[in-house]
Amino acid sequence: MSTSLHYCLELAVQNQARKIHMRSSQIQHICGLSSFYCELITSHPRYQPSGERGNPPLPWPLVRTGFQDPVLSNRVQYVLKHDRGGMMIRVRFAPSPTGYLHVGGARTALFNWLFARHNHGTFILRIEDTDKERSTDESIEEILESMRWLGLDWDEYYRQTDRTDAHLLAAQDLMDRGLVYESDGAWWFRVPTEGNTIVHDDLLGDVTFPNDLLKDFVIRRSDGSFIYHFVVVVDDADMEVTHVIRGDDHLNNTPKHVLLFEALGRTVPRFVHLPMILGSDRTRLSKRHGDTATLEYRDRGFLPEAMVNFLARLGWSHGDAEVFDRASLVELFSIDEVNKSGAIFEDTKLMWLNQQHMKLADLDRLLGLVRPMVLELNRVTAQMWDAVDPGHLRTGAHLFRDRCKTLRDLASAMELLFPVPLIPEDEFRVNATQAPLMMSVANALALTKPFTPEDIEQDVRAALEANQATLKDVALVSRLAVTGRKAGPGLFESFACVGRELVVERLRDAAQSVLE
RNA sequence: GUCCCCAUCAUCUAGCGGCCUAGGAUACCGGGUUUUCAUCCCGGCGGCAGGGGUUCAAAUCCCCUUGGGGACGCCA
Repeated sequence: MSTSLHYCLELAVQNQARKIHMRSSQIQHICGLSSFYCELITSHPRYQPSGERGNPPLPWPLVRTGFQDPVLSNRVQYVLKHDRGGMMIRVRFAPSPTGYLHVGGARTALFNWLFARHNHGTFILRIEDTDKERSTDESIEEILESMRWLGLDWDEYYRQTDRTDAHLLAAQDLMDRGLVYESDGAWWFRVPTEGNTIVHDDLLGDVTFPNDLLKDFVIRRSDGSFIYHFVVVVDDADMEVTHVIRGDDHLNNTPKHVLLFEALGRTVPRFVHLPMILGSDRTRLSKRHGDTATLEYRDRGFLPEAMVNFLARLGWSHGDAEVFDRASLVELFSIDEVNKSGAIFEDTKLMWLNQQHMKLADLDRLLGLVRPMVLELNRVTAQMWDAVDPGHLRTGAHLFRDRCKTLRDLASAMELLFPVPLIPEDEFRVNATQAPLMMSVANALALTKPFTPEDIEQDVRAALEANQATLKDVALVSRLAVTGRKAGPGLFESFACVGRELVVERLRDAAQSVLE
């Protein structure tokens, strides 16, 4: 297998990063290389147990030396030829700005980004805006915003329309060399009528396309503008893209691209065609499936790291692990662990992941994200928010986040910490025996000091005992009166977090309505 | 229609010939913990699309069938 050496070296480097030193016999076992080359790898200074993270990725120069050796097997030669030893990895994400960035596109962007970051390579963002009819600046902004939200930072940025000169030059070159002809005003690329074009795909393996099935195709319209297939190749070549990672809806276009790379005399990049993300009806994701815009998920209260985690797990996996932060994703990501079959986008697991990441998140950051959402509910004002002790807010966020799937849930839960009328989730009535009990509890709490869960519990129980009552008699109504909810964090913790003033007031109000 | 890709629980997946009576996660259903809810813990439900080979041995390799997806533009 051509990927064996590749796999072996990647594994070796991963293990090196984890400070696990693979012995040459293990490497030999994995990739079947002769012990001579395995020794060569392991004796290289870069491949040492003491190696730090962030070292240049592979001991390629050494392996290249072995290329001279006639005993090296064909498959190793193949790998060496295509991996272009030591070359900096460059990948690109190339969306067309004809609408929002949907989650499928976001996943493609993420895989490119992870691949680049994992390999200390370069991540290029290239806007394919050659379709003047459908491209809009708003779309570009939305795409950039989506990527910023997900934290997919790019190292280089291009707009395809800025590269017309380069396209012209390349096209003219093909024309001059007779590889392109003009007909009806358009420029056609001549496809060989015989032979096969093979696409070397790092995920799918080699895919063969008979050339006679490919027809000559237009690279330049009669109005002088260029066709996607042409510009994508010229751009990838000029930008020295080493790996084209994209959706497998492009697989059938790839032989055209390979032919163009060859015609232009440029190096053909490696390809990785990712399986598509499907909607619940198993068809390719589209607007019709609703909620496919990446930013929708931000607005619905998902954490970007949860989204990234979820998207990464759609097609990629690492053993049984489920929850990944950004850093471990970068560290662990590998094309070898990408799945070949398409995945359905279903957000139940995203909900759970979001909850996991909310539990992991810094409380102050959480509050910063939740604040605008609370204000959006139009009951709590910015002044009210700022007037509440940050410690209370933190406690609230801490108490409620275990019970929330999204930041929206958290926002609505946190409303009860503010002096606004509660909207009880269930109608409740305080009865004649409960009212005086609640009043005495309220009176006791008015004097509780400090207002901590422990002291609150003590005083509440004492007040109830004095009236020959138990907590059970008033727990539910009190909870409803103070929090508006039937369920929630521990009663005393809830009280402490709501604060003395509001608790006493809400208890008295509830009791009062009956006593009158 | 032609070409291409894919195929393990409802969903995301592990599995690269023996460790598989197929493992994990979500969802769902029980139980425990909790004054409640959630978290957490324990348990349950549930799958190798079908048929042929190859092999001592197949979820795993090969072929066929079926199913799903995608591509067949002077769109990207």
